[in-house]
Amino acid sequence: MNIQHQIGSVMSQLFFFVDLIEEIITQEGEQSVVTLPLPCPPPADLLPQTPCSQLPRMHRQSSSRLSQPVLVARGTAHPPTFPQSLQQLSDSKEMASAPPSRAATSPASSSRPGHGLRLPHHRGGVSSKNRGDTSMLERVLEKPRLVVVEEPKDRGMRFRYECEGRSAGSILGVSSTETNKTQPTIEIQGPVEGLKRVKVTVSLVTKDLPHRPHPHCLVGKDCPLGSGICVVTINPNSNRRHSFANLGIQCVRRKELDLSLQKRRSQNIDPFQTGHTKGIEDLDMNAVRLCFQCELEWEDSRKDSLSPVVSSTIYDKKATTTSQLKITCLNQYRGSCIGKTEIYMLCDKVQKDDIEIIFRRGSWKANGEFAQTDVHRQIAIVFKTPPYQDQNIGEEIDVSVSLRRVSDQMESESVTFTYLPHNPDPYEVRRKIRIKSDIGFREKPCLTVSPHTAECAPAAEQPFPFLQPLNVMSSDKRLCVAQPANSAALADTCYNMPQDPNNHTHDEMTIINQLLEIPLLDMLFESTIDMPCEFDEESNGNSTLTSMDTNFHQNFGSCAQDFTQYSDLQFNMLVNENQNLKSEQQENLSTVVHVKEEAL
DNA sequence: TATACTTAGCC
DNA sequence: CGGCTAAGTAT
Repeated sequence: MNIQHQIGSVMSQLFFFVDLIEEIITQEGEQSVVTLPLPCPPPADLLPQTPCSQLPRMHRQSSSRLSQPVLVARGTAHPPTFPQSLQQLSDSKEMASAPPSRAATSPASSSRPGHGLRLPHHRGGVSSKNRGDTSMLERVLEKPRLVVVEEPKDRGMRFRYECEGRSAGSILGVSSTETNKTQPTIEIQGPVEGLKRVKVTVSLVTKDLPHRPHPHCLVGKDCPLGSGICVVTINPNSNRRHSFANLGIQCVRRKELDLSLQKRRSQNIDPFQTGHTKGIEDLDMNAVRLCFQCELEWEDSRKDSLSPVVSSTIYDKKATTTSQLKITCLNQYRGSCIGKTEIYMLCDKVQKDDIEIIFRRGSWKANGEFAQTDVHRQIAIVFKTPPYQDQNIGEEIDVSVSLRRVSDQMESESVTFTYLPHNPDPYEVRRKIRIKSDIGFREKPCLTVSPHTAECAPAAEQPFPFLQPLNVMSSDKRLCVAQPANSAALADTCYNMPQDPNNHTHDEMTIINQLLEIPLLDMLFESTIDMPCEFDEESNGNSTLTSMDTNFHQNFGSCAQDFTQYSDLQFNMLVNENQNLKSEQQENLSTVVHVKEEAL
């Protein structure tokens, strides 16, 4: 941080307060001339290079009550005889000593001549309120102003390297749409009679104050080759506006950064007189602003220039640090109001140390839970849902989920996530188990199920419920599988998988439900147990599998037809669900897996 | 030295 | 444009 920078920032704050005081005094109808000493003689605006001339004028202007960013012309401090000559403007001594000829009607315009802030005498006749309005009006009207009427789109395009050739694209206007393209546009406002032409020089400056020249280049129609700046001349009497079509941003490589800045200096482009600043390490290469410098040329060949005006910030679309955030999809959009549902989110590139996932509804807000290590290669985040504020919701609640970059609070568009009421038996497994135990499944082994399949309907409404671990009906799991007397036992094992049951999709659950109903599975498990376990994991499975294959047909031949009703997926899933079972069961099951793979 | 991320540039 | 990536840089 160089000292000039600091002085500049202090001074701008001082100016702000001076403005504030001025306004207060004006409004209270202060009756005497007030002279506030300034810590540093304010420069004649056109006398360059004194520390004070580096004051960011933007700050002063921000105290104006105008909604548009209006830059007051340098030389505002002069009596508003118009147009003024350059010489007149630059004659600071004259300015300082000249009595404010129109002070009574133009207090603000003469409020900062010389070394003190002079507020004019005010005597009755004009109410303080009116006077304030007049002052503002005159402050605004006395000179032409350059105003950005269409700001550039902040993330419209990516900066292109010179080596990428071609046009480097063209900056669009912020209100540009697919069908109605706009460009950044400026307008010369205020009195223009007697103005011959206006030369506007556009260059790139840094995003932050003080706006230093930026090494990146402007390229396009009105940018002389290799200049990196854009120059247009307009006649405000015929057209006050100018749109910059075909204005692209060409980025320079880091190594050529110094060279580029040097070039800019040789072009005399340093709109805010920031001088030769060496420390460029902190330069943000992903963000620039357009800076418009305006030179007025009057009919009588006198020249005059306005304070530079900067646009809003343009960010490089490609840069991860500034790019638009986007959620591509989640693997599931529903989960328990208890929270802790594991979600996989795919998104555009993020920085793992600068990103959060926000759940919102009304005034409620909570963050998705994840560690930096849960951000996968910048484009996916595995996180857990936060618990909803109300754990006892009676119905589904939609909340919005969005990505937010911590550093600049930029947010993605949101997606909707639905919190589901806490339901300990969402698939009515327990109920089924109860019913089936009552009926006595084995008595009607071929009774299928259509009515029960229909019972899956509630599940359809809750495709991603949270399953609380069911009470293990039999503490001996082996018993459950070894003696799957009915599908209820199987159901039990399914629902006690160590993996997060939320990962079941609706389809999977439907299938499980269906499988629960078919007698085939009972047979399968019974047969499996009888089967000699010839499969050896160490050995090449092929030969054993062949025998298993045979075995399979022997054991299941009669059922083969029924079996084919169930797809690989369905079967596979069923088997996989049971793979977590231990010891010989597991071996048996893995055998079955291979049998299935070979046989089906 | 491995991994994560950025830069510069290619297609 | 925008996806992709080798090379470079940072951690």
